[in-house]
Amino acid sequence: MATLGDVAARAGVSISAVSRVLSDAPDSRVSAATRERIVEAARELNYRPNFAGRALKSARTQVVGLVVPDITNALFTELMHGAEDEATERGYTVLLGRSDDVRPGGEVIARLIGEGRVDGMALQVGDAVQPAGLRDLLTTQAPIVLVNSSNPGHVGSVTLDDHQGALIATRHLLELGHQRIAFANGLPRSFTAKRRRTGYKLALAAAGVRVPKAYETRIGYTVDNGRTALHRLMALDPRPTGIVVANVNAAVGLLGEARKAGIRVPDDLSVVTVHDSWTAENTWPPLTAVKMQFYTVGRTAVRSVIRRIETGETSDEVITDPPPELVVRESTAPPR
Amino acid sequence: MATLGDVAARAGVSISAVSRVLSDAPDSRVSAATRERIVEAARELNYRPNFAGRALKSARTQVVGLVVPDITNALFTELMHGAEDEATERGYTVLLGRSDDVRPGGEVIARLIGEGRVDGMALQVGDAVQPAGLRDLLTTQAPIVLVNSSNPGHVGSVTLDDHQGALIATRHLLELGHQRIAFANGLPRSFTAKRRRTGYKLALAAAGVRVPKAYETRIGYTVDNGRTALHRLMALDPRPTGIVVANVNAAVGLLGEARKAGIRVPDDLSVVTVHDSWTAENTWPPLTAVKMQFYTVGRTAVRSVIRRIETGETSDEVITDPPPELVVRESTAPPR
DNA sequence: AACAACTGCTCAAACGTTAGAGCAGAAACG
DNA sequence: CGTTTCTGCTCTAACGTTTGAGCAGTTGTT
Repeated sequence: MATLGDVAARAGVSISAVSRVLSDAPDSRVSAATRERIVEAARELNYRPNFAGRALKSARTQVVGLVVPDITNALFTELMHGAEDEATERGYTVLLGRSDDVRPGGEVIARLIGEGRVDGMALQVGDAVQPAGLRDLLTTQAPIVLVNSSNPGHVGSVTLDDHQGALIATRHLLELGHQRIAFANGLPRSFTAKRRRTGYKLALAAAGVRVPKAYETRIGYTVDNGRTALHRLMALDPRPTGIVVANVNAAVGLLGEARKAGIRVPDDLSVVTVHDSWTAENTWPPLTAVKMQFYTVGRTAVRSVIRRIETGETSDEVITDPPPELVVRESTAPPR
Repeated sequence: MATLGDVAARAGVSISAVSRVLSDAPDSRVSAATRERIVEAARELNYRPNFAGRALKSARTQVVGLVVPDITNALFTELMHGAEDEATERGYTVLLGRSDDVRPGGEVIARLIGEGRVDGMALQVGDAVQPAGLRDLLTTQAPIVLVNSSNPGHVGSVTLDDHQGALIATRHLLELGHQRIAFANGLPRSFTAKRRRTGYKLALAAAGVRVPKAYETRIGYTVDNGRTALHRLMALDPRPTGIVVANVNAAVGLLGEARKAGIRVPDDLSVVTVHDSWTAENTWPPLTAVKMQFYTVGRTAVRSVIRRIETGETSDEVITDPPPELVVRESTAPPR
């Protein structure tokens, strides 16, 4: 690996001159001829600035951490794409972390920030993480932006318009003529679940539709949670004719289980999910979904982290543009 | 952020003493009392070694890069999990890179290695990447291990037992009584496609079954490729009664398209896929699959990279333990 | 008693980079 | 012509860490 010193020797100038030219400092004051020699030498030696040297000197790594609960999840991969694109455009790199069950977030984050591996972080906590464990993390002055959740003593966040998403999904079923509309929701303490809940309720209220309390389950967002929800809801009397599922993974599970139970979708039961992903297209029947803009969340979160790093500004943003978008496929139909 | 100097000042000793104690150097020669003071001071100040300082001095980052073509792919996320687990156990961190269509691998890798951001890399190239573009990368002495492919002037690789996987899948259909067994394969130049192909052919040959040449398509591994394959194969006369799909994503697409075309699986057509993932469980019908051990590939790749970094040894490994494993679900049945 | 060997530390240099200060020589100005 | 200003560089310190060398003081050996 060639260093600045190697380039300097080859071009017959000092290290500082090379540094100034190659990092194009604003007031480099170097003659065109010398500049030319330096650039040429650097090219010949295939010089690349050493990351550690630069980071040590400047106390900046140009890296932002992205910590998500589960990289397997199709939704988070969309988010990651957005984060990567934004970071790349701004000359940053994304370092991906996991905050799964084993290491509930805290340690990873403290390490990444504490060791100076990243300048800041975008952090999506899993639903299983107690906010209490985060309190001390977030009160440090580190540039951390919360994704899809927020915190009382807020530190900056980027969230989706969950309310609107659930509302659109519910309204879709209402417009098809459904009245007995159930809601397979996430865990009660989940930030997004709370917001989707209000959307669902508001849509029903606006239409003057009342449903039994048991029409809402609050089990969780996983495939298995969806399976469980199907059984609970279908055991009710009267049965719902339509279900709004708060998460696409749960919807996939719910749909599979309906199939197994001999419940025909959409003939016997309409299913609409909040979230869209390629997995929703490939179920049978393909899932009607409300596309939430996870890609944009990723972009916005990284932009927000970088702004925080570079200017110190914090903000709480809700992605409303582009808005949640209903994608009608084949899992919904008028009730019979 | 507390530095060694801060800890030293608080404990009333020199920086070197602190460094030796905290990085527990083998021959630190520090009294128990001093050691105690140092550890205590470090704890109080919440000291964490600065990444850049350490990396600069030691010319080691303890980071391995993992570059995969597409982080959205459920298979690669499994691989990533394995890579992460292995890295964590050995005190390394994984830096995830993308080698998608836009930036065909070369630049990313050259940067990560050239700037000293990583000590080595595990690299899975997409099927669309020409091996020629990699030649110069791999001839550098950098510790790069190829994943699911290998290279003539080999630099170290970790691959799955693709041959065996395809063989098991094909044999499953044979054992159910199928004779007209088609194969929806990846692109001709794909390393894995070539190997899966031999497995398929060998299984047929061993059973004394001959099929038309057109029974193999070589379109690719994506969902859409799978859809196309379904149409091509079903246009043949006689129609195949069973299809081995070389990739789970393609299988998902193929299955969906069959559905759309009114072809009943497994009544009219059996489908078995090489690869298993959670997406295969949640199709309808659930896909019979040969589970390939992607998790193990990830682990092994990282272990191999680290070995290369630390001892210089290179190796070409094929994962045979655990072996590919047939998971029978509901997309296969005897022919009618 | 003289010296070696060990113990328990400290000093200082180095990794590659950036950036303020400095310094010759040339050009501009009075 | 003497002074100032500008140009085009170089010198040097610093970021936080590791590590070989060094150095008092103590213990052990002859």
